[in-house]
Amino acid sequence: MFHAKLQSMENVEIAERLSEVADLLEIQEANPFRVRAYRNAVRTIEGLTRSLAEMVEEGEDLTELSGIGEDISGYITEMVETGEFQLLRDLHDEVPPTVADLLDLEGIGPKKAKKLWEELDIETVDDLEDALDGGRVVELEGFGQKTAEKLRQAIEDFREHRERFRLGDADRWVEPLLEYMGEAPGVEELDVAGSYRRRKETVGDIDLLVACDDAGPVMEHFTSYDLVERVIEAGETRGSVVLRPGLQVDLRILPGESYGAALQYFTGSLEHNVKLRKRALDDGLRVSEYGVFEIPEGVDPDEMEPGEGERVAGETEEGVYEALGLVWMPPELREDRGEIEAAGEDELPDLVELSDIRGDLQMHSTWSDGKNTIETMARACQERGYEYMAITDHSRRVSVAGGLDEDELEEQWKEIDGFEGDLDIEILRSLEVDILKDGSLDLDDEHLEKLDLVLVSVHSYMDLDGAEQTERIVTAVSHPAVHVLAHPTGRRINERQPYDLDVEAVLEAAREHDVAVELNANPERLDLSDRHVFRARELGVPVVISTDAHSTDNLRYMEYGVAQARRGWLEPDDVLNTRSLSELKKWLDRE
DNA sequence: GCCGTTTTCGGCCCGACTGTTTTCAGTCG
Repeated sequence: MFHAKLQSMENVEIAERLSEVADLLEIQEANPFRVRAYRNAVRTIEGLTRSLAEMVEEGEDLTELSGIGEDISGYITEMVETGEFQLLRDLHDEVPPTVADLLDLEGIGPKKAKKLWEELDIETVDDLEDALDGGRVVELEGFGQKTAEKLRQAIEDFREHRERFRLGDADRWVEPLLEYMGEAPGVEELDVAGSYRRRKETVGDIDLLVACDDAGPVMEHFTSYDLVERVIEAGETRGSVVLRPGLQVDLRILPGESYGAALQYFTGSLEHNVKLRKRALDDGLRVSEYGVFEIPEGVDPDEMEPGEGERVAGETEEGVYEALGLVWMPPELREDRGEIEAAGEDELPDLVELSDIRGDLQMHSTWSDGKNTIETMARACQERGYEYMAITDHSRRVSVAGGLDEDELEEQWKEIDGFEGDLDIEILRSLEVDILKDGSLDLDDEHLEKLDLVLVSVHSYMDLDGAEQTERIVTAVSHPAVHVLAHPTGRRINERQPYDLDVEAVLEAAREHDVAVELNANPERLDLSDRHVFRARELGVPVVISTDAHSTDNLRYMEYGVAQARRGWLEPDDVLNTRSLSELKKWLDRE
């Protein structure tokens, strides 16, 4: 059984406080490596699938987590046990906490924030706006008219658009942009790098790379794109614009001989690159976006000019990794989650691909809230080359979506019987059965037994406290008829937080009861997250990648689900719907 | 502040652009 936990403090709160320490220390001009140490710890915590509070309660040694040493381990324990964080309190006595908010403005770093605060008594974004209106900012040393104008824009952006773009939304702007940039004069290579290439669930901006000999006309072409709202900067090799929906695009133009190194560098992640470069330095190599260079004997790498030293790689990404003694790795893995070590041992996972997917196991029809009939959905699935599919309309309780009761479900089966013979795809009788408040299911046992596939999920009482919500879902997963837990955390990216839920306990329960967890491929959900998918794989819990399509068009979401699965290191065998129909049926029958 | 089969001390990734600095600091990615 799982333990109801006394979670005095969530990981996210601990991470936020440590992050605030980093900001405040930076404003105080503390040792930059000390600042980075706090940020590294924050990153580690954000990636955890387990609760720190629980780890503290169970007496685990937090210093075994990377980036967390004696000091920060002590601070975490202090926060968990007392709810207090004395270091942060002390810092607040020295720097008002709101001064750190200024760092969120584009163009304001720690030095400028400090100066604004110390010399003009500016503590908040509102203060800064007043000071700009009063003409006081331009009089500061290091600030001028241009800076003042940029700060006004930064304040506007800060208030208007603070969120990252969901990958699916970014795609709508990136695809036409790529088409347009492909028409620029002399373009030899063109790619999007950055988190977009890593297929991260959200992207902050778009990093565009171009290889060509003459940069000028390409930059000109870029800044004259129809959808550009404003140009932030346009240098010889680097430019930045904001597109009308508020999406920033950075363009980098390079010669072909450096293109692979640039693609590697700008794909990131930052953490991946830091580790890679450190590893290179140990081997006497220096990596930059221009290539991999040998550091000459007796030369201090810090004294080297950009591009100095003998170039040993740079034209291709494969070559860059090879020069560092590594095999090329898929962008989705480049998060410094062990991929560099795995590449060094040639033990990278053989990641699942879209072409491995043999069926889609969650979709809706006009029987509940879908836009298309079952037959239309089935034909669309068949066109995608699937062997099987599941029709998973809502159950009765989800009345706003027109959920089905037992009688309607039987009617639905008759409809499927009517045309199934004309199609070359297996239609699994299924239902997205609502999990009721107490963890029981919204369909009687007789009908649950008759279903080929039982999907369960939460659509109500999303704000239960963690212990109750966890127990509810664990109860549902424990029902012997259940096969798949759908959209397990209920989050909607940029819109709704996940339920307060002990995901680890749910995954453990899924393993115990031979239940698979869904990776909902809808780009607004992508639920589970890459971290939790990774954890499911570690625990040996099968993952189902499903689109939750409400129309034939939504079936294309499978691509996003597969990308997220790859970010979670899934191989084809980890994914239930890569199996053949007969293998899938065996699993469903628990043979 | 963290970390270590080259180190328990001395490192910690690297380069472009902008503005106001007359030689480079600050910010960003």
